[in-house]
Amino acid sequence: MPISQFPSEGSDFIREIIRADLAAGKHRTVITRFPPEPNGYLHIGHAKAICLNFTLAQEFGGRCHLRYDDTNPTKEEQEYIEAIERDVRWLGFDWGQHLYFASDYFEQMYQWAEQLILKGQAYVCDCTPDEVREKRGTLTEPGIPCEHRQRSVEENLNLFRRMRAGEFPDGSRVLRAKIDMASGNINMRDPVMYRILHAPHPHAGDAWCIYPMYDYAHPLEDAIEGITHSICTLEFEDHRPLYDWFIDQLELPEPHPQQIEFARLNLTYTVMSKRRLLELVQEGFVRGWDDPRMPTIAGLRRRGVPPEAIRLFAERIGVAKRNSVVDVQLFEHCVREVLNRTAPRRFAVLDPVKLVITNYPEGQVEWFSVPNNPEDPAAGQRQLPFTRELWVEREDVRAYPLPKYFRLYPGNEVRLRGAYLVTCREVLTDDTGQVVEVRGEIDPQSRGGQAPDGRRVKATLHWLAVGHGVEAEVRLYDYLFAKPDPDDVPAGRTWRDNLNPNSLTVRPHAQVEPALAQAAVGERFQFERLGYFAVDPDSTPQRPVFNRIVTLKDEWAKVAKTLTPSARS
RNA sequence: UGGGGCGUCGGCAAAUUGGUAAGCCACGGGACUUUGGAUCCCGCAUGUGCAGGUUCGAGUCCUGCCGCCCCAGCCA
Repeated sequence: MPISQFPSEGSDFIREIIRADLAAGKHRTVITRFPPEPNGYLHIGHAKAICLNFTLAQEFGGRCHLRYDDTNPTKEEQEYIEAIERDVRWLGFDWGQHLYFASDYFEQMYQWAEQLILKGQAYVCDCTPDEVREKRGTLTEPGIPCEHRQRSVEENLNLFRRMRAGEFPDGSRVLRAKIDMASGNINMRDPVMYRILHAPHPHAGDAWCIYPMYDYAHPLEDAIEGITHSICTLEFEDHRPLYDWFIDQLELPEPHPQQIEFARLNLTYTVMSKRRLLELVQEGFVRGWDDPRMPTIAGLRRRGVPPEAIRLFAERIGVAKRNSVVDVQLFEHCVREVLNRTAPRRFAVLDPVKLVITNYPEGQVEWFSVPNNPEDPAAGQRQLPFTRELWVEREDVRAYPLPKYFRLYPGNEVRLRGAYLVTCREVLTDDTGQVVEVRGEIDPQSRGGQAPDGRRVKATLHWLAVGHGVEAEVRLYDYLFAKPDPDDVPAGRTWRDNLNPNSLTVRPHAQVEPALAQAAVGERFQFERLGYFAVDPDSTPQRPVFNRIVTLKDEWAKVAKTLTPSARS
């Protein structure tokens, strides 16, 4: 098979290995797998692995299996099984008929274990967990064999069968591979293959009371399914000799699956470990697994992130063996890139302040045509009403100007997008200095937003006619953590001390275009000048609720940051 | 002081396997602009952890250091 039929770009060490294997005739096809344990929700780190495995299969004309690595019933639940399928499908991948459960292979694995016992390569050990640990040695000292190591084949077989029969309590015995107690690789010091667990299994029910360990089960699962390239994360590098050992000793058919390790994803301003995410959920730091601030697939989906953006991100970060931390801004960039060309534009005023056009007749309504997406003329236009009283953004008004501030302040002229040029005449404030109303005059000659004399204004504002909008709740999200590295804490403090107290800000009285009340859950829009937003499941036609997916890039925010804090207030 | 990995721009990450350091994000500057958005230009590693060596030529090869990550679950 000519390898030239396969894409040569997207070069990374895994694709290089695959191309070489194909060229050498080791494999005729490429079969990968995504093997989650159903003990938690998938997060964006898993998404990297999912994208890698599925796109590799696509690129090389093979296939990718979805397989639950469900070998530990004490931690796994049906809820997670369902969530995982939903998430992988939502990401845009299809495993076809190839949905598997490791637990469906338990009988075969058991038979192979007996075979290993028969060959004298596995034995039943009666040591307590503590004894096993003590005899395993340390990183620098070899382990020592226990007395069970030289049991006869007959006794091992008998004991192992009785383990399966349920004759022994949890923790009383294990089946171990007989390899090398003195190996420098601790994984090879007679690793446990089976433990006794009298626990019902979410998929296998109560068929078993002994369960295989990952190290024994995984290579067999891969071999059974004909996996060619078994891709996992770096921490399994030490386990590869074991992975190969089981397959070799069992003399499973060639070609054997090959384990390849890559670096897991880390992102700034967030945590990725299942343990920590579970903690955030269980202790109420977030509202659930699908809280829009969570890096879970469910959270990103609820937030409004399009699956294309996640796939694009996975492609942009690449694949390598070096531990790294990806700047979350790269992720945001991918989200914007997708949304900029796909999201319809709308006007929404998050923190409304009334602008009165003093030279515009009361009761008059004019309709202006505004483009739905300047990036996509085919998206068409929509009509927006204009009246004497308008809502504008509080951030767009100041009683006194600031350097480089181009918006509304007395004497300054700006454009009301798609409508008129307006000059600010007066900014009314209360005794706390809070702006309560703005007054201005339009240039009647600037209908549509352009002055006949060609003069320019430096700012264009979004607006909504008072009485023609719908009130909405808008939820603004910021990073979950206040520091790029949540573990960056003084001695005695923990990552939890770095949680960002301002990760959620609610705007309960935002004004939006009326049609937005009809938008479906999950629909995405760009609120002009503000960012991209999606309809939250909490939304009702009476009270629409929007999540901010990501802000637009904001030059003014950068400028404002350079001004003194007092000047910004 | 065991074993396994990894060190290329602020962050990711390439380099036809020895042929003279891509690209993306971020950042800075400019153009354009009815979103301070988008788009477009320009800049951004005399240098690849350090020190030697081989070579006409080294990020790629050799030697020696240094640093970081992972492993002592009957978790995956």
